[in-house]
Amino acid sequence: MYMEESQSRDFIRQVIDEDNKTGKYDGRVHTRFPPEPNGYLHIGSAKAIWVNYGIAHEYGGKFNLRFDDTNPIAEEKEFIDAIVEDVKWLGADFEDRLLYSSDYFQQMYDYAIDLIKKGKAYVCDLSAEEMKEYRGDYTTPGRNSPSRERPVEESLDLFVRMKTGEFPDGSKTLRAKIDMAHPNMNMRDPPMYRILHATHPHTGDEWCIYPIYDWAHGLEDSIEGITHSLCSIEFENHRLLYDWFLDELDIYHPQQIEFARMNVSFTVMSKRYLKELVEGDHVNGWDDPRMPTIAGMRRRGYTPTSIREFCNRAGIAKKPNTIAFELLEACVRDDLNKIAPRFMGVLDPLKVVITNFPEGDSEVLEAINNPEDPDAGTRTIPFTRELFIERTDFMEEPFKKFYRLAPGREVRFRYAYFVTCNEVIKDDNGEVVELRCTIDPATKGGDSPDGRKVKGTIHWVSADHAVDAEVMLYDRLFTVEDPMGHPDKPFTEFLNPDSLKALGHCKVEPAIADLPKGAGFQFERTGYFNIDKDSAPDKLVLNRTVPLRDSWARIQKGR
RNA sequence: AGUCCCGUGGUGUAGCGGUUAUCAUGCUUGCCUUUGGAGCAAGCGACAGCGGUUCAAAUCCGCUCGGGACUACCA
Repeated sequence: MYMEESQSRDFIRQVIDEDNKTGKYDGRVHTRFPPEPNGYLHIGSAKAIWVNYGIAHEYGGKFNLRFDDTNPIAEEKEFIDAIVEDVKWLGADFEDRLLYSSDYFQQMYDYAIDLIKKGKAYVCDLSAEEMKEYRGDYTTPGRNSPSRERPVEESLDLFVRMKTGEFPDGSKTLRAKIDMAHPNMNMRDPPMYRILHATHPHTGDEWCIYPIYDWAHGLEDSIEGITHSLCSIEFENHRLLYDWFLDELDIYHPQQIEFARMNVSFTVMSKRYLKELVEGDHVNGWDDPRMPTIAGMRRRGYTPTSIREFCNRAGIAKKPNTIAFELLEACVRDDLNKIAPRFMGVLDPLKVVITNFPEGDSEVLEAINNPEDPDAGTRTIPFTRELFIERTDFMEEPFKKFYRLAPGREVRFRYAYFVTCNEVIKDDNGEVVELRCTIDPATKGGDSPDGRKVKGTIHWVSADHAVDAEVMLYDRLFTVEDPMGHPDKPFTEFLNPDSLKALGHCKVEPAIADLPKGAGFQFERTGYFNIDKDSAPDKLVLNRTVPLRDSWARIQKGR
């Protein structure tokens, strides 16, 4: 099955096209995403998921989710559950193929026995430290282990006893017998099994020897019938070993293809550093909305569509890359613009009294829910004598390009009336505390029958009806594009002190209170928001996903 | 230092011997507008360098320079 040939093809798709042409895998395409359950997935993982799933889906193939759970020391059930949730949420459909490497432990063990019998693997008595020393380095060849010429029968016996738990952790390993002088360090008799008396999150205490990645990974791919094993570039040097094991075993041989992992500017992308942020209390957990984790982005209000689109636009190549954070923002805005219902919300309220509107009266106005989507319909919003507008929408002494409210000036209150500011009331400190305004009753709905134009339109809420909300404003987590690019300083030094700003007394349309947790919407003229998971009916908490594209900020800057 | 990989606008990407060098993002300007949103239009901005092959090179070859990965019983 071929996709539109006109579409540009990344190098991986080109390889698959070629394989399909030659019939290498009988036209099958089967990929996998193999996370280790030792942390939460991040946007970089999302890229890997989307490349693997996207390709399988495109070619009418299959996609497996497989936990690469070969190291019980680092892995936890919490992470397994979180990863499954994230992958599903992203929309990468693995059907019934939620798999575990640990389910193949017996088969891998049998393969290891095979290899020992073939004289291609041996049990080694060297300690970790000794092994390192024997390995040599980039320029000097390694030395053979004293165990290297151990008879096959002896290795076989020792390996079985390793499995039955006879030996303490670290006392022995099973190693492939390749070449201690190989220029590729991975080929210098790499260990295949280590002894680890640890409880495994999936297999419990069944095993006390665990396979090492290089040995396990190709086997997992082979067992599952994977065709194209897509991984990141740091495994390039491991491909030789991947191929070696499969060839020596003479079993089904998938093809490993490497592509560059994705970085995003103004954040960090490795599980290790994300863990440091969580454990060092620099953020409030793995799902902190400032985190580049999928859980964090979901909580912040990013949609699966926007993340997928981001991955698509980022592309696939082998060059180290850093994608602009702005692209991520552009992608969410694109999606949310189409689907997010509009509301009005005032972040920094300034009271407005409409002096020609009767006290105690209220009126119902109609507003469009989403100008991009006619099917979204309309809603009603209450208008009363006392309103709140955004403090930044009023200026006592406006400069030339300020189109909003000012003394004596008329603007439109969205979906309501043309409103003129007649009087500015200040407190003892000279701070503006209230505006006295009048409406033109003929402009109800926002249009003037006489064709009179008004420069600005501002949002507002009825003071009597508005609901209080706490609004979380997020900014980039770091102040520099590449927090890791400064080897002399820890990346935490570049944490942005203003990455979270909580606004306490925002006034929002009452309808917001009825929205379910996680629901995303737009506050007109302000940005996209959603209902936080910690929100409650009597204490609304909103997250700002991303501000609207702000050409106003540029005008202000150019003043 | 050795092995392997990679260099196209600020960023990311297309290109597969002949193109005004693609698209997106970004930035600039204009139009439009009941969101200073969205939309529309125009513009800015790149083949790392040097040699070679060829009628013709971003594309093929060589060298130089630059970037990345690798010395875990992690993945």
